[in-house]
Amino acid sequence: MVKSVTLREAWAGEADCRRCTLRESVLFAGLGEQDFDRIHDPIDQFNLKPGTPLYQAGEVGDHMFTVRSGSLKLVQYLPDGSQRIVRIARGTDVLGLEALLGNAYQHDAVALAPTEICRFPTRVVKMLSKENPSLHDELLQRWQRALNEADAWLTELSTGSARQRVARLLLRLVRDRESSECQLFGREDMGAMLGITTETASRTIAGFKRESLIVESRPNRFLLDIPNLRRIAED
Amino acid sequence: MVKSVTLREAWAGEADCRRCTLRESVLFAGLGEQDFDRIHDPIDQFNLKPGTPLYQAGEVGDHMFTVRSGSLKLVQYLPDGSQRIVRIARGTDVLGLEALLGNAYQHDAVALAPTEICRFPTRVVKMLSKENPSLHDELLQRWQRALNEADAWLTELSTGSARQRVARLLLRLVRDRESSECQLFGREDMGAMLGITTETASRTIAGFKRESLIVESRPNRFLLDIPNLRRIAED
DNA sequence: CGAGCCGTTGACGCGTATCAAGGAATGTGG
DNA sequence: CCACATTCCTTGATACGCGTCAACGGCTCG
Repeated sequence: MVKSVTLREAWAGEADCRRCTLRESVLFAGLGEQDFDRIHDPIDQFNLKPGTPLYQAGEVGDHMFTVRSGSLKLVQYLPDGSQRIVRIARGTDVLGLEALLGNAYQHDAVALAPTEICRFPTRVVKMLSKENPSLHDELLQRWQRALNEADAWLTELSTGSARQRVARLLLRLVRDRESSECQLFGREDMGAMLGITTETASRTIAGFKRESLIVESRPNRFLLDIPNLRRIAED
Repeated sequence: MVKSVTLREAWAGEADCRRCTLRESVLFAGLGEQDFDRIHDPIDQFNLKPGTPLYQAGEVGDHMFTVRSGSLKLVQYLPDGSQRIVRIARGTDVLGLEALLGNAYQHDAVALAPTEICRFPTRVVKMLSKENPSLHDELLQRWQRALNEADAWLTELSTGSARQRVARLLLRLVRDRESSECQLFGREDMGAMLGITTETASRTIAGFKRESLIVESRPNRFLLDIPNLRRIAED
């Protein structure tokens, strides 16, 4: 299940890393040939089935992750046991930045769909970022992006009526996509993202279907009427 | 109103920087005497009256800030004009990290109480952090802390009934404090923090007063019945 | 003293939670 | 291959919490 590759292979694109975040992020760009052989820690690739945890809150890990495809939810729990999804990670996102600081993971990370993951040791990143300013800047940008996401999650997805929240979530799912088609989550997960109950999530989606604001193309895949959803989202 | 000090004065503690975050953060610890004279950008100190903005969303600033005393709200707006407070900055917090990356400020920052601020150019921080790994680590930790705050804000303050949210907010205000006394915000700001209306915030606080869960010691300062508030918060 | 702001309280209606049940889809064991 | 269990989505009935609209009193400030 787990496939290991060396950093050199990754750089060469042999491990299907050509479109990987690390590569796009100029992680390797500033490195010379001689650097690769100094790094023996392997990069692991593996797949997660829906529902499988990648890591759990409180674990002190020494690995970071990139999402190659699929999606995961980052979950936090309240003392009463109820859960809240605070972010979603999708293709090219980086997970586990906190491990870079020696901190425990802050959330449970659980696959929502079949998901491909790359795992690499924090020590590799620490090492490379010391010598490579552009990687370092990229890491800071990642942190900032996560922060922006967190703020937007609060402002857009936890404010207003259930209709507005669901509409905003749907629009968010197709942003930066060529197609207006998107895969939907289970109703329970939708509720945990939006701070509403499973039933309300279901009712709202069912309502959107009846109003033809969304059309089910394939099972649980929907085409969005973006202009009208946007109108609802902003009312 | 604005008082300027040199970095050397700041380091020496002449500018009342002895308890300042920058100092505690070992910002200056790794620097030698000769470094100081290379830095001519002044550090400015000034005060904000309640309601005064420190910066606004969208501005591309080249300054960062530390809060010496008082508090500010970080505000984001929805398309419909309603606002949501996504974080609060208090003593020793750092504001404007995003300026370090050349990004625009992500929020409006507005003083909630009389507030003392230190302002310094990002270029000083950039310069110092290059040569000073401990400052660099500290900056990363700051980012991570902001992220944790953002997540907690969502999980604790935007989930559950109005009673629970208000109770959690109150408890949060006295955490890491010796006393169980705290200054309260205007009802409108409380609402914007918790995702509830001004009236509901007012009613809930008034209710807590009647139940003696909080006691008004001075105008708008309250002593908290922490155990019982905690019970409400976790129900 | 009047104007304005803010906190409080009341009445009412709507939106969502809650409890409950039925149906579709998927997987399991005989 | 077909009962059966399980899970998830959907829908209904009901209750309640909160939003909304409105009014009033205390406070500060010009």
